[in-house]
Amino acid sequence: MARYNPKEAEPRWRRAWEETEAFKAETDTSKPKYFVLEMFPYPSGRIHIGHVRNYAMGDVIARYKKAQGHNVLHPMGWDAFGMPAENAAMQSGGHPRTWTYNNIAIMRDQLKRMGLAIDWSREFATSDPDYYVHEQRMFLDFWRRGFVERNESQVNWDPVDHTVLANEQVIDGKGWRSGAPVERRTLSQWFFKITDRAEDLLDALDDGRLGSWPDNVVLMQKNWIGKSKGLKMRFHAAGRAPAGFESLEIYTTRPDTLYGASFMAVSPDHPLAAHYAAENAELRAFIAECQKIGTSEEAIEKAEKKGLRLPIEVRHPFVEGKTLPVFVANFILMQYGTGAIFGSAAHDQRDLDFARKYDLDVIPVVLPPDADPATFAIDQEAYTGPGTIFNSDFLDGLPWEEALPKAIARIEEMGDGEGTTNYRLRDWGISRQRYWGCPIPAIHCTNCGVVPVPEQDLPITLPDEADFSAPGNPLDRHPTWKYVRCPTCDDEASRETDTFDTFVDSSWYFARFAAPAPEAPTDKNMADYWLPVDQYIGGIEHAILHLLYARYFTRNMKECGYLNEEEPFRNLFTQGMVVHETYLDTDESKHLKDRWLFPEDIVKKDGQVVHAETGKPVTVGAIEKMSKTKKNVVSPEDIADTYGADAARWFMLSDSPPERDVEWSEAGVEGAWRLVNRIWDTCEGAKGILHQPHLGHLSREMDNADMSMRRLTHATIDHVTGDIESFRFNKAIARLYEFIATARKAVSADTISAPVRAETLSVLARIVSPFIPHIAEECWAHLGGEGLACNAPWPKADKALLATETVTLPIQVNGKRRGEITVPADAGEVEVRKLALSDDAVQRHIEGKQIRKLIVVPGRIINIVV
RNA sequence: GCGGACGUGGUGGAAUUGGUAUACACAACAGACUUAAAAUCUGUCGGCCGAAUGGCCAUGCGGGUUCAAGUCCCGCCGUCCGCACCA
Repeated sequence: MARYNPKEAEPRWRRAWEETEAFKAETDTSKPKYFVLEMFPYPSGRIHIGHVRNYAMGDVIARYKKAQGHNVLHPMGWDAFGMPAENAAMQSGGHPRTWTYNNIAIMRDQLKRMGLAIDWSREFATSDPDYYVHEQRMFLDFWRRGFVERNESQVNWDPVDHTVLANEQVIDGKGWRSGAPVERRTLSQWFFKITDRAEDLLDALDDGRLGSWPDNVVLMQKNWIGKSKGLKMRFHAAGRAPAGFESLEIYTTRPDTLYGASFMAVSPDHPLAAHYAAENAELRAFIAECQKIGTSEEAIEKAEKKGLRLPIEVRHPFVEGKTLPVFVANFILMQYGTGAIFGSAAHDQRDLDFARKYDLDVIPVVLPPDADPATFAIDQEAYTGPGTIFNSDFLDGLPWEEALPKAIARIEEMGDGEGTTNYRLRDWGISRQRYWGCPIPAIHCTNCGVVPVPEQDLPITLPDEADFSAPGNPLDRHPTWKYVRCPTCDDEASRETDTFDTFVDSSWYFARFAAPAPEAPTDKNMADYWLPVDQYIGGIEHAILHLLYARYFTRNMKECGYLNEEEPFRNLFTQGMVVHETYLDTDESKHLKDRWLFPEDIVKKDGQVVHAETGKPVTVGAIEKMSKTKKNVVSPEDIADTYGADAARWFMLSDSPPERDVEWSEAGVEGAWRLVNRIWDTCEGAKGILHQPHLGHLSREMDNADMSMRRLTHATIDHVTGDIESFRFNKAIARLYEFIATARKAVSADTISAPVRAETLSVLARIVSPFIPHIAEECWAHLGGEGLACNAPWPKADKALLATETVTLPIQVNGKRRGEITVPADAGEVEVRKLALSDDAVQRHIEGKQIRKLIVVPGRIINIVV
């Protein structure tokens, strides 16, 4: 038998697809459309196994939908702006553009070798001026319509490198390059007013505007938007207060616990803190310490809770004569609410920790159900559950949910506050102080303020010459680029040197794929046909930010008339990540970023992990998602070179459920390779079988071997179709293994008739095609199938062959399996009972005992309780 | 710290969604073919007891609900993702 040679066959079929433009998407309204999109990759350098998993999944869907008769759009492009290009330029002296486009060339080639059913004619990179000119145009549109504003926000500042750091670049409060403790700086930046759409973004998660989205993603988005109903209220200063601070506004979601208030706390960034800091060195030092934590919410919340008391007290709103101390506390976020809270120590864990530390009162006011008010006490654990209010005067005895509106109403009557709706979601800061991004089309003029770049001057492109030798923004220090005339008054002015957050680029790429137009972001008619994306596929790590931003941006685009859709992604599938051990050089004098090692740099022997070249021991780090930064990447090329793209694809999709993370291991790839060969082996002897008119002779009265083969064939079609529809590729593959094993035996032993053989093999070639398209083409052509396998229709299951005549029921005695009976599928319960009780094994276990209960679950199980 | 998930043989995992736990695959072992190896094929394969029909135990740990729990509930432990300037 001639062995299948993927090295020769795979490129041949890829050429055939390319020459016939098999995957080119034409806008054809007579056919149902299907838009499959995987999140496009960042061109980090090389494709890794995680990418293959992602794109193989989308490819199965794309090919399957095409076989089902859909007009499929399956495009590919590059999320090409971003920091790594600039870091690479700084490190090795090249230009970010060169680095990026070289990477794209390599990765495009790697992806093409995987045999993906992609319409490459629609490819673009977000760093192409042809793409980002439209982004700049839309930004001007959004600005005009009031979706954009300038505001202050805080950034991590590296005082040595004089540069803004990403949260990722702040390690233990220090800059990753300089090692200097970071500081917070306040900059004036651009924002998209996403909070204006918070309500709609939230509502759409529930009202059917989304199709099928994973529950956990919907929940994460809801929590992220964080709608809360609460009370914004003012506490009045007790005694003299500095001018402007006679009252302090706080936000709370728990006004029902107002009687439990024992202190008030403001953020270190609160104006009140700043006021006292001017004359208090200790406070200045405390605020400086807080600011060294960095800007990430994670770092702030993980830090030990600390505070400093201010020389001011406030009056309790309800309790005459009671005053509360006011603290500056490091866990209060300025961005949330009003940057100030009242501490309800008994019913909030953070407040309790703080109160215990500074010896403040802990007054329980919510009594858990069944607790005794006389003895109920709080020790180290706050009570945050439901209950009845006590110790609270006019609220006493009310369930807490009734106390909430009552407390709010009282404060409103007193004129000290009002019930409000608050969102955790903050406006989207889109300014980045970097070169390798889309320039923000704005001009700063001393006379006219900030003015938009006139539309005819777009695109604002990046200057080719720039200095990447030092940290900081090369656009800002560029000798000429930013100096321009003001478009309004023609006086000397300067360009905005911030570029867009790369999330802006990825917030509308799907629309550009669907409906590219030369002079506008989209061609409206094409967009109407192709959008929304029918199936979006990507990593769970994007569950919140990217997806939320894209949903927001799409709403803006709709309002500007570029689209008719507000929800870009109809159905979403979030696949698990491919994770791998990380390896670190043990030399701790190096910066962390320079210590990561590639898996191929290390060897494992005798339970020791050492460097492949130097033999020095290596520290094994956490198992994390594959990323260029931590170098824990594995390239698919070795597998593809050895076994072919089909085996690599099959292997990536087999075994693990798509939504679950997988720890990368090559063990098992040979099984995929063996399978590819078995398929060829099964088809090889049947050359041209589909040319012969056998198929007409299939009938339902055939001998047993024929019938059981046909039953399996049609059951396989049925299952695999369902498994693909519901993203259970691993299960589809398990089914296919069984089908192929049986088909192969039947064909080689010649136990089935020619028409059944033809049917079996015809189904085989077509049903494996979405998974392993090259060998499918090879077999299809060999069998004499018409045209290309990728254009062949998906097989249909004959329902009549799916029904079974008998069913085997397990029999349990007291919940333990003791026997089984085989009965006709339509057997009645009485008959089943009789048969079950007369079974020998069952008899042994019920002998001499009284039957208390007999449960028959039709078609499932029988349980006898004795 | 907060939010979201996950945990089943030596390994990846399946279990019709409360109804036969371990399908399918990998690895391992044994055998066939071969001068030999590779490749291929066949068989065994959760643990313990037993010659065997069989029995007991086992789905991270501890409880609970149920005729019946991997699946539902409560409490732990561990791992992963996100936390707004990584993409």
